[in-house]
Amino acid sequence: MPPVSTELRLHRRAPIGRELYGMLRRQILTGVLRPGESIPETTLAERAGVSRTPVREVLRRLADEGFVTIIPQVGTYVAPIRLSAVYDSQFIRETLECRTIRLAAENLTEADAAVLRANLAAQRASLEAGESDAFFDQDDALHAAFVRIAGRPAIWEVIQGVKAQLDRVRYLSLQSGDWPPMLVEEHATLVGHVLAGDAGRAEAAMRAHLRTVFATIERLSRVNPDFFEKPAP
Amino acid sequence: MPPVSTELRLHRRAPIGRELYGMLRRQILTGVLRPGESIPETTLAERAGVSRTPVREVLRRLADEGFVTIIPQVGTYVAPIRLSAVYDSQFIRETLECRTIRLAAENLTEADAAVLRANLAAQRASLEAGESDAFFDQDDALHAAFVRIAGRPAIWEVIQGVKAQLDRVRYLSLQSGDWPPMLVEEHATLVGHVLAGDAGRAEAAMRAHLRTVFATIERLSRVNPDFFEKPAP
DNA sequence: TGACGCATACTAGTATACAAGTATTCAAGT
DNA sequence: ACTTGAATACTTGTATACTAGTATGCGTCA
Repeated sequence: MPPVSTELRLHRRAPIGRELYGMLRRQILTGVLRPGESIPETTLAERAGVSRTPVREVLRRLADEGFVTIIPQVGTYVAPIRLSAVYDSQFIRETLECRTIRLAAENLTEADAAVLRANLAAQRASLEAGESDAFFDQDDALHAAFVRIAGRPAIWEVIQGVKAQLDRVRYLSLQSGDWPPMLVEEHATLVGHVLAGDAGRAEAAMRAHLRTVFATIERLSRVNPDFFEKPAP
Repeated sequence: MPPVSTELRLHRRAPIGRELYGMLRRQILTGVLRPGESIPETTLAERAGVSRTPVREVLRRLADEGFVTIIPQVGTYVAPIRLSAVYDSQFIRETLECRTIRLAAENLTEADAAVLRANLAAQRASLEAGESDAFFDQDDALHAAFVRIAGRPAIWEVIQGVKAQLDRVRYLSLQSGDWPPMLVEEHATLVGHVLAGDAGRAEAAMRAHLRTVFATIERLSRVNPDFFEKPAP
């Protein structure tokens, strides 16, 4: 019989090798593991000090998310960045976030406003200190905040899953260029419109903001061709 | 070394117990497996004549999709329909499909038009013959066609993944009510606006069409309370 | 009669062993 | 020099054995 939902799930036991999942995902995201690189189950298993079984489950999930490619009886490889997937991710993210920021501008409360201002301040601090990793997280947190304020917190999970490929590009960008200052200004614009309750301008600014990736994709795919999938013959 | 992409992937071997995945997914979707029902790995394994290993991978994926709930050391159960997940799915689907049908209306070619008309005819035939399963598939096919015509074929995969919870409600509806005739008319309206190239009306009609589920959700959650998650205390 | 404690059965998590397929290497033959 | 073939190493797929935690049932005790 399924457990009653009145339980207070007190430490219902640690999940599993969830750490391994996070580690691999991050290493692929940041480019530590490069596309095309071979990552055999056995190697990962002994490196993590566990057996192949949990490693397999992690790899299956990463394969579902498009981070790795599993070829039966051949091997497991870090998946290349597929430009078509990047464009599709951008489309979905833009569609969803343009609608949610509109709702956010209409549903804003005073507490929400404080959160947005605090996030913006934190971004400026990270930028000042040159902590790009922290900035990366704060960027995500701001976008997540908009979705939450819109009253659809669960949507952020979907967006995060979809923008996986986008994040790989984003990391390449952070390493090779210095556009964070521009991003902070755009974030400030977004927050400003939301605080003003101007849904129309907030949506327009979000659309423009999310489309800045287009400018970098083309350049990055030339600078790091080995990170991207070879175009069809 | 990763294989070259010039290969013609001649029957690169059957995937695996992918059949089991489809079977379980369908049985949960159609209500053959009822929410709360216990589905131990061992039972599924011996029923399918395989070992626990592939069964586990299937269950992990179903858990990621929200179809089953795995409680460590306790059991695996068919997940209840979460109303909040249904509403979130509806929001995402509406947001994406309203934008794509707008694009479809603008990008329509003559070949696309023929596909839409043929699908509509097939729906009417299925309705006449009372084949609700075929109608179910044709419904999906029409929506997929809009997405494809919009030039974003891959988006349909995401929509399908998101609307998993919606489909469970949809199946309950098909069994307990007779609203297919109304749906066919709505589909005809959608197709009509797209054929006319009227993006505005097509989007409005799509929004109204997708929101028809709201009318049934409330009723269904009362008629089949055992299919839905108990609200928080 | 009720509550408590313990033994038992059952579950998923993990590790390991085995099977099946692929890529690579190298040697033999043309 | 090149092709071809088989042997070998290596990979993932699958099955099985074992571990650890949970729920259940029964017996005991107050």
